[in-house]
Amino acid sequence: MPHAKTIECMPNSTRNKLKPQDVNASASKLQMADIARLAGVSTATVSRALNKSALVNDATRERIEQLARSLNYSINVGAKNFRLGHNRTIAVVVPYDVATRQHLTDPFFLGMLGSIADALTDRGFDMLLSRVDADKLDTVAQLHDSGRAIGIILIGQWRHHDQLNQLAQRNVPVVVWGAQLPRQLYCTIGSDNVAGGFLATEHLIKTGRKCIAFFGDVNLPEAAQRFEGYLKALSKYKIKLDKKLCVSVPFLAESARKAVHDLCKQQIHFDAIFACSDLLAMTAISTLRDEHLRVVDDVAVVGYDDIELARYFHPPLTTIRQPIDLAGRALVEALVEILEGAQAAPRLLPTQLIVRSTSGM
Amino acid sequence: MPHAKTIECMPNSTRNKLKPQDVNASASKLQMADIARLAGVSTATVSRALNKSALVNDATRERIEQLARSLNYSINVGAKNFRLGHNRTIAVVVPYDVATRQHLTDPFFLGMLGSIADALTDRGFDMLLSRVDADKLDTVAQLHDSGRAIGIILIGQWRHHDQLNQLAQRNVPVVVWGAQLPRQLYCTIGSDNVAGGFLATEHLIKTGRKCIAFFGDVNLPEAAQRFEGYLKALSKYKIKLDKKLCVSVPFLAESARKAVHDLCKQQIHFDAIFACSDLLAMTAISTLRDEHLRVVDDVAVVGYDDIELARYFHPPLTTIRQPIDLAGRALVEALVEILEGAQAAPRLLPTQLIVRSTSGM
DNA sequence: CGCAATATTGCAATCGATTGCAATGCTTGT
DNA sequence: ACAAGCATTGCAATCGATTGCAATATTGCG
Repeated sequence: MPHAKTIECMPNSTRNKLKPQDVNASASKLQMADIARLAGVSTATVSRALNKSALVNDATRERIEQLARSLNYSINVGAKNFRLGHNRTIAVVVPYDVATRQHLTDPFFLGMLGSIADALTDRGFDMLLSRVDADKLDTVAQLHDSGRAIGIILIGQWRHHDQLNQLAQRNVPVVVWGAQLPRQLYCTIGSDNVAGGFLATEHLIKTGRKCIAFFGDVNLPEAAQRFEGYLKALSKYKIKLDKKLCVSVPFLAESARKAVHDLCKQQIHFDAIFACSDLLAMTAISTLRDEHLRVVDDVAVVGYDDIELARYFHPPLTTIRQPIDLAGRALVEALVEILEGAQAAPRLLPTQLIVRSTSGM
Repeated sequence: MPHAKTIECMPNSTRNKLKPQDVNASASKLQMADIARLAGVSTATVSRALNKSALVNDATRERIEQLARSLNYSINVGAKNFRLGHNRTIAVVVPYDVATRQHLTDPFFLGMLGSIADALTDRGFDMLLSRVDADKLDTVAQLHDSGRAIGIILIGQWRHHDQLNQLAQRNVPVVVWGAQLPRQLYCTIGSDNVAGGFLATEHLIKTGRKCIAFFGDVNLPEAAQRFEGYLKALSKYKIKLDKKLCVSVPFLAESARKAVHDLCKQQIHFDAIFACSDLLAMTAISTLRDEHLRVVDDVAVVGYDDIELARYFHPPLTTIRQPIDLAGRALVEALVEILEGAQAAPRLLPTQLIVRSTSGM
């Protein structure tokens, strides 16, 4: 009676093969059973052959491999993962602000993406890139709950500390690129923002600047910590904070332009700018020129990130380097630890002052 | 008698719940059967409820949804897709050169990634980002054959015209960002490189330049076509081509530096550069300064891409804009057409000369 | 109150691969 | 020539959800 069943199955599977998707109307997908039939063996043998099990005869394996290759057959990963309960997909999430519908443009973030992509590829993970509404971070959890991804890398914590804590409490394997914050339950990897802010500011002070403007969005933890470093440096060198010099600008090129114009219009004196990203710094420099202020002579500028273009800018940009290549690997390593059940400790990557020309010699 | 079976099922499902993955040793994943048991209904009902079928009682649906929400249960997408034969995953492939193990750094490519990510998100596709060895493009086909992705977007055709044709012949749904070539079986979306090259060169000629250097890797179709535009402009204005001015440089910042140095060292006279990317243009400008050549006065420069930083560069960069936001949408639209069985026509997106300062006023 | 029509729910097959166990064939020793 | 042992192969259950069909509950109407 297995025969009867087999006979039933054949037209049945044929029927099914025609309907699955009208999307791909032409040739419905090859499956293991097809290979098995053509090779005159069972699917079990095909499965073992293609998975290089020692249980199949070398000649058989060779024949099956040949056949599969010639028909461009690959094991259906969906079915395989389903059966095995496996999954090597990591979701990389870039929150976006639904209000501004802001696109992904900052070279640093984009570079981070590249770095993570490389690190994941090296470890044999698949990378699912997701943009999610920054206000609906719980959809991030769904990526995990639904088994779409086994772990999540979030680029930028923005203002969502609490939601991230909730994620961690729900045991969603997640690693965040961002700042270390008090009472944080999730794992962050980030550069040492306080040190970076301090380095930048101290450097400006040491080269004789007194009125140092700060450009950055202090609503974001990373920028806030850079600001903290800025304050630390001021206080160490006994320079009084001038709040009018601290401008909260989002990480958008245009906003730096506006910030510089505003300072000038209000005739606030400043002889240096510490900007929270190279993009902001470069934009600021460009705007300073429009305002007929000489970079270095009138105003020194230090950026943050050290994107590739920083060194080719004119004048070459003094900046704080974030080790972007390390970043991808560190994020992935931490996530793997978490996936293995360990508790990954937050990690601060070293920042480094790269002195070029925008801060004097 | 369903009772007896139910009782059997419980320890069974419990047993299963413990083994699937030691990776996530804590709480093995919730599944539909768990929800069903807790709600006192069958999995069929849970499935229908969570999929908003009209076949379930509103009260029941509400109860089940509540339960699922409170337990953070999401339908297992893998199993669902498997059963349904569905899949909304598009693979975005960025080939990399295994020799240089080159990272993803060019802002334009990165920007393209962002643009595609947005376009795919808008259409409800998942985006699988893959880096593959440029010499093993057939692994790209596997992404499709194995059902991992239903379609593929390839960024950059590099030197792989033939392999791409093979892909298309195998009926792999693929769209390529790149140049249109003769006898091409696959669909490309790209900017009008010939027109772009022509615009850039003509502009330089019209502003009085005679010795225009070309920087770009003519082994790549896109750059080759820009070069073609360059030649067209020269010939239109009866300027003789000087081969010494045509430098084949890969799309790497460092290579532009070297190219400029070389020209100077060989004392080849040039009064303009048309570079095949903004990154190259900016690097070239920076190097010109090192060589004590004045940008604009001695050498005018036109770039290609119009990345965001181009306008904030100093001097603001004259360049050819590639409509990057359009690009993502166009690629996705074309791929969708192909997936629906249509034959997507290659598409040339318009390029535009953006005159700023590096080419004189 | 009884029966038909309708609204809900459950049963069980199914998607494509993997794998424990049983079955078969072949080799070898005696 | 036969049994034991090993090498291959096949059978059939299984992963977690979906869905056609059957079964049951509810409602409406005469």
